[in-house]
Amino acid sequence: MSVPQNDEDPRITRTRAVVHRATLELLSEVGVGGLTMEGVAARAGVGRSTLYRRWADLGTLVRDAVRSRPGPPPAATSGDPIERVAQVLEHLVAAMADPAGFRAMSNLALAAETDAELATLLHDDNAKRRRRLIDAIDHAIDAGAIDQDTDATLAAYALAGAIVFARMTTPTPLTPEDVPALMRQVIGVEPDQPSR
Amino acid sequence: MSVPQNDEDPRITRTRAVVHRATLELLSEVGVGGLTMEGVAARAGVGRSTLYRRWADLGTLVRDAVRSRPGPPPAATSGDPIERVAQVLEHLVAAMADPAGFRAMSNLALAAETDAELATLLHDDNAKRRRRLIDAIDHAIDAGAIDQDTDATLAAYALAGAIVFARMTTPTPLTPEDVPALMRQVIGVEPDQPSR
DNA sequence: CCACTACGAGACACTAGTGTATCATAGCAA
DNA sequence: TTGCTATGATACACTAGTGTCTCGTAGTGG
Repeated sequence: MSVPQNDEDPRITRTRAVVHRATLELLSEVGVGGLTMEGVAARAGVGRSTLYRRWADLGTLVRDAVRSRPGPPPAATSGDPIERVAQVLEHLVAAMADPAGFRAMSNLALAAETDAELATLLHDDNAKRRRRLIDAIDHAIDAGAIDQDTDATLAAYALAGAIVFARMTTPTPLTPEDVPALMRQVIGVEPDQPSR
Repeated sequence: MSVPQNDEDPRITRTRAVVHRATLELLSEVGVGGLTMEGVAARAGVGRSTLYRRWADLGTLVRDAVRSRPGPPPAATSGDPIERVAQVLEHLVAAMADPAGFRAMSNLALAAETDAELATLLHDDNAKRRRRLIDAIDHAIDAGAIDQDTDATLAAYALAGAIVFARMTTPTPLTPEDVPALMRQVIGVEPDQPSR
């Protein structure tokens, strides 16, 4: 779809890359309201004129940077289905443990509140990431590993939500060690063994 | 603790009230990074000098405004325990349906990332609100209405988290109608009847 | 090697907000 | 009524960022 063209001037490619990177970094650090063209230019080590040349305003820049983020890795299709669920959740725990990860998520969710185009982008992206978890749960249902009556979507909201919610509202976010108990509470099973 | 003194000059009382209100409103609208002394003064209909006279900077002002928020209403202690859980969750669904509610929560969580004192305030406040849900779940456990092995804290994270997570990451937040299915998934039971 | 072009630097006028200071006034309490 | 005081308005010098512009230069591809 938006495959970078190989015949493109490498200066343009490089500029886009460093600017996208700087934008996402600053978004995590100073938030949507704190983001400035000047700040992005400085962080990217790029002239202000270059920024204005390619991006009309901050909204455009942020949307473009978000679009540039790599998608989630494809879900594994083999292995113990329960273990697969655990792995996705442990990945989320790790992402929330990183301040940049948590701040990026929160700031983007907030920015989406007032930018419909960004909202669409994020909802699509979030759906892709969420699908890994839902697929893993569906797989566990099909394999008979968890209750056939499980609502995979609601279970995914509850599992992922618990991790995000604890990070947002408490000083003690969930750890990888909490994942088995969480799974037991929400989907009635827990992995037999730690994942490593 | 911080009971307003009755012998206080009513002008001071009024100023504090309108400024706190304006601060919380703007926090929801423009976010932490977008908050300015000037903006708060204008919204509150108060002179800029008055603001600087009583609050040294934005951080102090925000913390003071957060402290002024009313705490959660005390939890009901009677009625069907399952129904009580449902009511708390429906209340959260309603709070998240209000853009100001969702934005306030997210913005404050983000502000807490870089303001340790505010973080303490919020964690205490969040703990109070969360306790209503945990207490309701504990009560249901004691009453034998749900599984004795239920982890009330994790279940509360999962239930509340699902609602917040859906609001944050999808265009289709959970509705009051989703609450029974959510409860069924996480704690294995659902209320017999809608709560009204 | 050379024309092309993306770039950085910097000037420019402008807006918004900061933090301090001064002063007249309106509201309060005795 | 009268003294006290919290307030609003307004001025000030300052900083940060905006959006547009021009120009010299360095990197690119033929």
